[in-house]
Order: sequence, then C-alpha cells, then structure tokens
Amino acid sequence: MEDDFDHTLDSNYGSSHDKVIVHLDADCFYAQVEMLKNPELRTLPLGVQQKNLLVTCNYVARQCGVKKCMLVSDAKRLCPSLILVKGEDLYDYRQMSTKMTLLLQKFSPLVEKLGLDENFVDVTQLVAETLKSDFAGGRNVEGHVYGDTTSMCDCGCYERLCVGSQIASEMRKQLKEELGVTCCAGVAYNKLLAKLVCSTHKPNQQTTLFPAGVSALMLNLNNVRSLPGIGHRTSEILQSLGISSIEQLQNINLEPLEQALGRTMAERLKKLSVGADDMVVKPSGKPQSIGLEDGFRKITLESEVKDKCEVLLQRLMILLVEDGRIPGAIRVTVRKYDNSSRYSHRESRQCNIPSSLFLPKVGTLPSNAHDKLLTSIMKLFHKIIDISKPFHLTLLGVAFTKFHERNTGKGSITSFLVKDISVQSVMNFQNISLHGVEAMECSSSKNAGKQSGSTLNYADKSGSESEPEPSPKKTRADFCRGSRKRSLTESDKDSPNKHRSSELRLSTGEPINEVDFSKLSDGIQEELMESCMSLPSLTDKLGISDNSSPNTSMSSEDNFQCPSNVDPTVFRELPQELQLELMESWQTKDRETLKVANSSKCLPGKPKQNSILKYVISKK
DNA sequence: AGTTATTGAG
DNA sequence: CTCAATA
Repeated sequence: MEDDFDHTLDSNYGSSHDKVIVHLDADCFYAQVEMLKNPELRTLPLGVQQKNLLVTCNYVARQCGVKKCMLVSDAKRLCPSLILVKGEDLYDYRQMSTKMTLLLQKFSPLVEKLGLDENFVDVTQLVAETLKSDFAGGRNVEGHVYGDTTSMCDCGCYERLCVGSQIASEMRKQLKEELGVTCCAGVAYNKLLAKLVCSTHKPNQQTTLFPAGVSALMLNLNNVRSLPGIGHRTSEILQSLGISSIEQLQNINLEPLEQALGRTMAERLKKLSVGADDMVVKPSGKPQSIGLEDGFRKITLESEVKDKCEVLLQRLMILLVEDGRIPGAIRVTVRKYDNSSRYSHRESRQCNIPSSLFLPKVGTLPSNAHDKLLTSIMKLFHKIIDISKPFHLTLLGVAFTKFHERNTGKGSITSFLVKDISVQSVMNFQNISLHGVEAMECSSSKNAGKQSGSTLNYADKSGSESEPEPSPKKTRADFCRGSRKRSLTESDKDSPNKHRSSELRLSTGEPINEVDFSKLSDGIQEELMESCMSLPSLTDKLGISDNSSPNTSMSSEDNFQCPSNVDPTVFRELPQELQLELMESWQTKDRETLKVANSSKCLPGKPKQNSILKYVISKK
C-alpha cells in the first residue's frame, strides 16, 4: 500500500497499463434469478416479461431463436413452449444485485455498479499485493485471451493482467457457489476495454485483453454506436460528419469533431476510439435523487395532475423510508404534449423543503407531511403550467434530491424508531402497491401502449457508506480460499419467495414493529425525545441552503426554506417548534417578523461523499 | 452558486 | 423509466 497509484501524474493518462479492471456481467440476469427462485425452470425455455415485452430469456429459449427485447407474441410464435414469468417487481433482482456487489467488495472497495447486473472492480491493489507476496512464478491466464498475444508490453502489465484474470475467475467462482449466479468477466487495464472484452465470450466465460489485442478489439466493433459513451444523439451527429465506423473516428481530424461536439467530448471520443479511457472506478453509493414518473396519453385537468402526483408521492415516501436519508428538495417534472419532437421535451422545477417534515413528531404522527409536500408539488407544477390556459401533459414526475444522512448513530434506537414511525405513517395513509416496470437491456423500444405504468426503480443501497467490510489487507490466499462462510444460509432464510407486491419491505429486512411511545422505558423515551430535539437543528444546518437571492429565475420565493435572513447559528439553537414556526412564517411571506442577520452558505459545493463530518468541517 | 436541460446507460 | 454526469 506504500505503492502509489497516482494516475493523475501520468502523462499518458488513459492509455497507461498500470491498472487492472474487472468487469462482471451476469448472464441474462432476470432469467437467472427466476430460475434460482424456481429451479424447475432451469431446463425449460424461459422468458421474463414486462408489459408486452420479453426483456430477457434464458439460454434454452435462445436456442429456439428467442431474443431479448422481442415482443412476447413474436417469441411465443418462435417457441410455443416458452414459459413466461412476470418481471415487473424488481425486488428480488435488486436483492440479488446487492448481494453480488457485496461479495465483490471483498476483493476491493472500488466496486462500481452499472445497472442491476453489471459491476466494475478495480483490483489494482489486490494484484499488487498478490504479486508481492506470491513468489511462485508461473503466470497463467484464466479463461480466454482476446486476440494477439505475440507482441509483449514490458511495463509489467502482462503479469498484472494474468493475476487479474485469476482474480476474476475466483470472483465468478464465488458468485456461482455462494449466490448461484453465473457471470461473464472481462479483464483489462481500463474500464472501456474491460467492458468491451467482457462480452466477447458469452455466456459464463471470461476474457482477458492485453495491449497487443486492443487494436483488433476496437476495430472489430461494428460502429461508433457500440462505444460506451456514444448514444443515439452523438452517433447521429457523427453520422452527419460521415463517421460511422470506429476506424473513421480514429482517423478524423480533431477540429471538425470539436466543431460539432465541443472540445472535451471530441477529445474523449478520439481516445475512446483507440481504446484509451481514463475513467476511474467510482464506488457507487446511494443515489443522489429518488424519483418516480408516470407516462400517459393525456392529462388536461389540474385535478388529474393532483391525483397523479398524490399517488406518485405515496409510493415515493416508501422508497424514501427504505433509503433512510432525508431529502432537502423536491422536484416536479412535466412533459407537454408535442407530436413534432418524439423526444423528451421535459421541464422541471424544484424547491427546498424543511427536513422537519421527515422527522417523527412524538405522540402526534406527522399526518400533514403528505399534504405539505403535495402543496409544494402543486406550486411547482403551477410554475411550469399556466392552468388558465388549456394544457396537455404526457408525463408527470416527482423526485426528492439534496439528501443528507440522518444524524443519529446507525444502530441507534432513534434511527430505528424514526424509520418505524415513518413507515407507519406511510402505511396509514393508504395501502400501497409496489410495482415496477423496467425496460432493461432494451434500447427503449417505444412504449406504444398507453399508461406506461410508472417505474419503481432506484439504485441499491449496497453503497460504500454501509461499508460492510473494511477488508483488512487481503492476500492472495485470502481471496483464493474465499470466505465461504457467508450467505448460503442467509439467503436461504430470507429466500425471495412470493413477496407480494403490496408488501412493505424495509431495506434491512427487519419486521415492522408497532411502537407505542408511552410503553417505552423512560430512558428510551428520553433518548428519543432528545434526539428529536437535536435532529432538526443538525439537519437544517446541513441540508437547507439559504438561497436568498430573488433574482435566480424561477427558484425560491415560496415553499419552505431555512429563513435566509436569520443567522443560521442562532436558528440552529432554537427549539424545534420555534424553528418550524419561523420557517413557516417565512414561507408564508410573513417575513417582516424576522430579524435580519447575516446568512452564510449552508451547503458545501460538492455533496459528494455525504459524511456528516465533512459537511460540518467544510462549513467553517 | 444553484437550477434546469440534455444525453447516455441500464 | 431511473439515475448520473454535464452543459
């Protein structure tokens, strides 16, 4: 660990060979999970269905010519015996995805999730340790090697990538043995190449790429569209420049490219085209926003809008409780009817919200939080849509952002109760249904239908902050022998049986208990009381920006905010009730009653790693 | 500096 | 459709 891997000092950043990246991609992920749930399906042709779309299918089905992203009707024609299971509730898939990421984190803390079924792992460190401690010379590649192996690079990458391939093999072995999941893996010295080479041998195989094979791998790509980072828009622009093949992209001059795409994009694409990529494996934490949206044919009435938003909000509250953090702002998104541009012309507005809405009010449950939020949502809506004129919407979305962590210790009684109480308040509201539809693995093949029922989907909380294992000095022996202690029993126990979609699930898997405050012991009552009092002060300090400038276009003005003309230091010390009152009176434009004082920025620039400590310190 | 729009990936 | 990263 005294080795430094400071790539930023390299001049050839992006094309140096000093990292080892493994990309893992689970084979037909949804279908695999379904087969684990019901092993009888293993030998039968199986398809996973969302709406009228076959989002994926197992390899038995593929032998009949069934492909993913087919219409269900077409697939049935091709393979009449095809078994179909609904894949709209993503719960079990998320659960498995989390387990996979957790398992991979034993090899390196640098695990980046891509969707539910892919992971990047930066194993540079583990490779270095292995090379250091393992004197045994013979370096063999596990699995396939892509392309040419004759010419060699002398920077040492050959040995590193060999060890990388062995690590990848061990990862796949453990994923199979402990979770029952088969994966493909790609091993290379950067993310781009690891991902590209991963898919060269499917399924359940792995491939390693050495520098000698890079050129061939790139040139074998069919067109620029298959480069990660080039989507439909960029590929259209490139097309208009007469570029469709990778080779053309490699050879075009930088200037015209810059002209069309801007300097940063142009330079990035040029590098990508020759297999250079300096993207770092960034451990995925919790999402920065949690939202839901619903597409539909038309909505023209305000009352319909309100109804839709209310439903979205209800479901959103569940996700919020599962997430455990407190949002600092809410955003509303709208898509107006527009038959010219098939593409999403969307508009959104957001405003801050007081975190007090999400705290337990002891004794009196926060029944009005919902209404307050709904009011905010409608206000935001009115900023986008002038309802005095007719309007026609095709989509509504609501999302929470600007999260901050709950501030009590993670295992603390309070955090448990807070969670619990929130859950109850949500449940009280109405009964809820958890349902998700996701067009995965499919390049959005038009929801021709109406009512594209809203999707429930959010990143898993496998994140870095839960820090399941600090992984103290892994040696090769460690990962090779693997820790097989875990999981099998665990996953058997909470086996993802028939979870009804209306069932409410906490992320921790803990049961929801009734909590009667008065029955709690005095000590606990006191602790709860105390933390309730301290919560708003801390969270307000962390989460609410002053945003006092009235000139910044559409923002602030109404809705809840930390009163900008109150010294936050003073504000923080006030009792919760008073804080609330201040905020409310401020919100209702009753601003004269507030003392003017200096207002300083409450939020640091980057809410990146949301450690409370960091926030506090950077607040100076 | 903070919001909003666009793009890309799954 | 959800979420991140940019612009």
